[in-house]
Amino acid sequence: MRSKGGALEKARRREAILGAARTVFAEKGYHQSSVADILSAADIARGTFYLYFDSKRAIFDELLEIFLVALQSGIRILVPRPAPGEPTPFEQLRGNLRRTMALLNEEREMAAILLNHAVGIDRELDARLAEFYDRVIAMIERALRRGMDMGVARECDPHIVAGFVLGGIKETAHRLIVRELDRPQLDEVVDEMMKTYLVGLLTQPPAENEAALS
Amino acid sequence: MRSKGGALEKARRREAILGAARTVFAEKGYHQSSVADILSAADIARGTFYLYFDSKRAIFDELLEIFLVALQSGIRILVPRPAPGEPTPFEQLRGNLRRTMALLNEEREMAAILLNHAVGIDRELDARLAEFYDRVIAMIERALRRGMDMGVARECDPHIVAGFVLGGIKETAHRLIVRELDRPQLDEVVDEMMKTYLVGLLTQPPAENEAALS
Amino acid sequence: MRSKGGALEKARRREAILGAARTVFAEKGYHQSSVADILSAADIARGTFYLYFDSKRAIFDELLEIFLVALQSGIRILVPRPAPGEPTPFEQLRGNLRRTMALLNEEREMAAILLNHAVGIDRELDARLAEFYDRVIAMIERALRRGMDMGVARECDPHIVAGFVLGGIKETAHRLIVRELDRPQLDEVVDEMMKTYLVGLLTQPPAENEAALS
Amino acid sequence: MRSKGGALEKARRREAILGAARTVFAEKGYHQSSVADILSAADIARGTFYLYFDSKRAIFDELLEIFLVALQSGIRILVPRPAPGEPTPFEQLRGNLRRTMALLNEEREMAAILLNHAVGIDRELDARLAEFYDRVIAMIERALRRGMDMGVARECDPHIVAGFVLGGIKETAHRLIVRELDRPQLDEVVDEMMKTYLVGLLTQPPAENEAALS
DNA sequence: GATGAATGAGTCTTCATTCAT
DNA sequence: GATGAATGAAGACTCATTCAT
Repeated sequence: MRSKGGALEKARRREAILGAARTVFAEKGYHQSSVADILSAADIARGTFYLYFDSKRAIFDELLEIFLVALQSGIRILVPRPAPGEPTPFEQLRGNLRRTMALLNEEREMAAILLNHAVGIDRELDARLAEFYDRVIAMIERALRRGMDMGVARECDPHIVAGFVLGGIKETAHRLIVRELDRPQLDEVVDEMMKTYLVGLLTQPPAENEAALS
Repeated sequence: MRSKGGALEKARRREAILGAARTVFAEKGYHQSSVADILSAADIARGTFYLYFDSKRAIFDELLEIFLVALQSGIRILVPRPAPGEPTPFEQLRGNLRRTMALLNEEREMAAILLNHAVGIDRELDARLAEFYDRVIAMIERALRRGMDMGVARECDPHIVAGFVLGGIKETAHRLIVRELDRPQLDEVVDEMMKTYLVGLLTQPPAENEAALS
Repeated sequence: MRSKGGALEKARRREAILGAARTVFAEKGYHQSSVADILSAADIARGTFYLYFDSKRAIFDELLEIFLVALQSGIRILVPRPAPGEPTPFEQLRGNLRRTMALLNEEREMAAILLNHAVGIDRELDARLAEFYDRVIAMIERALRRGMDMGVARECDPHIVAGFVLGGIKETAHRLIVRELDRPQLDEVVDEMMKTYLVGLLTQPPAENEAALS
Repeated sequence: MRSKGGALEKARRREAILGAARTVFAEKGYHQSSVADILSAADIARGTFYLYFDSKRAIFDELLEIFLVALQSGIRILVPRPAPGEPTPFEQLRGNLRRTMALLNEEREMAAILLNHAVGIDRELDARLAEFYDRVIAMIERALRRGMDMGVARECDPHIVAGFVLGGIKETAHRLIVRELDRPQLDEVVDEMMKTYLVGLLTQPPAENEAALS
């Protein structure tokens, strides 16, 4: 009983330190944040910190890892031909975007850490982020290929295009959520994103404009 | 003569140190790079560095500033109704994208610094970057508004959409140039980008697909 | 108990570092002393020093400040008409001089720091010393004015004369205590000082000599 | 001719650099002054400085040395029984004090350097100053001994008393000339000094007061 | 488990002096 | 002789991590 209570207690404490670190890192970034900052935010002693985490770097990694997993779990592979009553591919896509933006919005601190403070810390972390984004890219790319196979999407370089989409999401989240430039309804932003990437920005008929493109 | 030669020599030395710093920063990032790294890359003594630059931070700022100015100068405001024989707005847009991607590609080190290592260093630098990107956003937004006024662009939230475009550029440059994931012809990437943002990803007629969007 | 012991321990450690710094500064002066010198004298690590003091300058200031306060506290304002059984003004004066010389003598290191090494370090410190000496001057001056009012002291410029007295004390302490030129009984030096400043150096009757002065 | 002109020119330049250094050192002290400060004050190039002086320390030493010699030359050994028409010992003493104070007053910068900035720089310089002051002490002491031999001065420890006199001079010069606390006629200060040290501060008859001293 | 005092490697920056032109 | 660019030794300070209590 005591050990179980202790374990619970221990988990709670860990959680508290993680939360404190998240706030500190989100506020000042990784290098500007000292272990002392986390200590006072968590109201614990120096030694206690190292009882729960191996290093400043380790707690940062863990914070990021948890968030990347959460983000990942909100992004579902599109089912191209859903059973009747199930969401269409477009609806599934919209769901992915909405869940992603919603999570970033709910966890504004983690959004700041992911999109700003975790960038360029060192090669290892860059690699971890690259891996995550590559996975996202691969999912978008796969959906695009499916769309092309089904004749719904036009011929394109799906890998390149996936980068446009990912970039649009990251930049938008950074501007709207991290920098809080304005706070429109995120659902509307998602709709705008879908329209932009799916039908583009030109009016109908695009054909004549398209001619102008070449 | 001597003084002029000296001045030239001095400018050259400065340039050399800037170049060494650029390589070092691009390779290891700001925090991982020590002044000693720059010293040995430039093959100069400690004191010499401080003869030309005030601090490690100052040389980083200068490197970035020069590059931002160069990038900026490659992005021209679109002329909506050019004289005959002049580039059309679409061609102007393509020019902006090509110049930007080309500069990033030629200055791969600076691209890495701008897109990766300069992110999240501290509030001041974040603010400088935000200022730059906000200016780019404003230019894209303005072009979109013009397009809407002229009936060429569909109704949209031009500020939000500008973020999609900027994000697409940044992510693509990061992936293709900084990470060197693959090195397609950049002009083709630019074309793909124009097509994606202008006419979207769906096949014609989009109308029925668009219906699917709502 | 542990925390109290810790606090005591901490105070002791602080004291030890102060003592080491005092020895180092007294030996080599402020600029010749490095933090490393203090470190090895106190046998502590670099970081430990900064755990207790903000900077090399701060510990020097503190050392000096403590000593100035101690000196100050040994200098009492003269009571012109003491109750019977209380020390006469002359005895009070002698007491001030004795306490001052005794403290300087007991704290030979601090005497060296005050009278030699703290001089001319920078404007701020010069100002602090000036403030202290001005206070002493003011006390001497006040006693002189009282003496003049009471008809015991001859007419003079008390501010100027106070400078003679202070100078005599400083120079004597510097020579006897800091430079250790010889170590007479300090009490005898004090008596000599009182005689010199009170009745002068000429034999009786001074009148004829005094004539020679004009 | 040219070489002589060159030599003159060279001497003039040396002089100019010495003057610039004097101003700089007087203003900021030895450690706060950089060679660069002297350079810009003298309007010469870095290398030129080392053409005329061996080091920052050397120029400081030279400045001080010149001044100590000048001070020394103004202090004459007292002639106890001057020929008729020649100044009496008291007049000679007054002359010494006046010349000393006058020189310090005319060379306020050097006074600041001697009395403030040259103190505690390092052992070597301290030794040089000590030597100078010891010589002054010896002269005062000798005069006192003569006075005692002649029955003019009361019995005292002349070495100790000489320190009182030297200290009075130094402190007074520091306060009046370096700190410029007030600028009385220096001749009056000298008279006050003579009166104080010769006949003391008590009114006549001192006998009864003297009693109070014991 | 918790604490916080102690550690010392790591870095930036200054500045007197040298030396090639 | 004059110049000023280059040098590099020296020194202060920070902060993540350890460990005795």
